[in-house]
Amino acid sequence: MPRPDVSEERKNQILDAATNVFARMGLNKARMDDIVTESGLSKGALYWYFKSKDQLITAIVSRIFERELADLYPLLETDGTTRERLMQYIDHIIKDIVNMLEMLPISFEFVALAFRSDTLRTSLRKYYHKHLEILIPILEQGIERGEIRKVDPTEAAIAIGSIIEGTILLWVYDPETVDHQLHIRKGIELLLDGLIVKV
Amino acid sequence: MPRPDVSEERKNQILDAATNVFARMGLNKARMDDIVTESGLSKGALYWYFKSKDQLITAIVSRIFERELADLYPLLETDGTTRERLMQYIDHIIKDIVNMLEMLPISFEFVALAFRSDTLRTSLRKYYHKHLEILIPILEQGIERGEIRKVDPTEAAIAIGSIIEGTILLWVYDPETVDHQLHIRKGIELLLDGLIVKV
DNA sequence: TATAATCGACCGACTGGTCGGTTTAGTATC
DNA sequence: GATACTAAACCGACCAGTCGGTCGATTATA
Repeated sequence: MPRPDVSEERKNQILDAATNVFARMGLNKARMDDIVTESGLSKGALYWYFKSKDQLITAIVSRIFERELADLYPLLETDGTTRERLMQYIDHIIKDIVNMLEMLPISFEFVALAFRSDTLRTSLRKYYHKHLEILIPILEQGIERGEIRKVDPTEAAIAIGSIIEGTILLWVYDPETVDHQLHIRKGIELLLDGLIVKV
Repeated sequence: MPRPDVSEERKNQILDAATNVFARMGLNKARMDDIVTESGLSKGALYWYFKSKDQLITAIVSRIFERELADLYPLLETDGTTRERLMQYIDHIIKDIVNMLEMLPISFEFVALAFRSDTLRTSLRKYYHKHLEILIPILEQGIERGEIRKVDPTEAAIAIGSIIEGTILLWVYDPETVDHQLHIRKGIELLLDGLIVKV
């Protein structure tokens, strides 16, 4: 009987440790030795599974996106009014954000890295497109049903996405004034209802 | 007779060089010697004016914000309808963004750094508040005039800000699908008009 | 069935290059 | 003679990655 394959378990053990260390110290200040310590393994084991710090970072990003995307699909099959469906989407996203708050510092490092790494940029784009693939059909259905004005669904989806991402950014700027949960929701509601008075 | 004071000029010369190098290589990969070369000065001169790499980074951020904030005030005194005033604001912001596109990679590094630096976080917050100080009065006036629905002006201002910042983020994710100029404008228009059909 | 050979997984001391920052010695300008 | 530098050598902490080696389990051999 062959030895049980622990490689997946080990990889995750290392990625968990690396994620914690990176989140705590930042991508650059984090030392491979810190990750070694945190993982409870040895430097040899770390380099057995990941051949460089860069590769470790890439693997972390991939794992995050895989996880996020996995439980995004149910959102395609929600029901209710368009407003309700959009709000279910928002609730889901907010839950994700809250779960990943401690990763926020490194996620901006990832964005910065994306400028210089094709691999990373591709991951980001894929992630972003999956969101569009959820939002656009909801909006299209809303337009068909006459619940939503005849706007360009892609433009509207980008507007929704930008409110989510932008609110988080503003929250980083000033967590005292901005509450990510509240202001994402409020922002979307304002977008739905509009600011201008209708006569 | 004292020698003419060139220290402001020199500082700017160094900051210009540093900004270019940082934007090109990223904050961490950029070497002090690269900045020395780019500036056309010597290492001695660099360290004469800035005593560390960190201080150089801080100085760059401060200079960016000072410049941005300086020509923001005219926006307090625009006129026209609320929609027009908001669109003048947007035009101004878009102009700033286009001017600073090459800085975008490092600005995300700055945001990431802000999580670990009080100085930086304070700068960001100050910058963000200056924008609120422009937007909120415009919105309040709009509400008074009856052009804008009776919404919370702060919440609306955050929504506007989030569309701007968020669209830029999405543009980083996928520059092929997202056009920062177009989609910021479209996003704001959608926010003004609303998505939901009014009866 | 004892034993030798093999192998995948793992260990951790060590290395070699890198890079912020310093120092030194000298120069031009006021 | 003080200020504002230049040029270049230098220091030394730091750290990603390496490498020789170990160990327990499996497999081949006698």
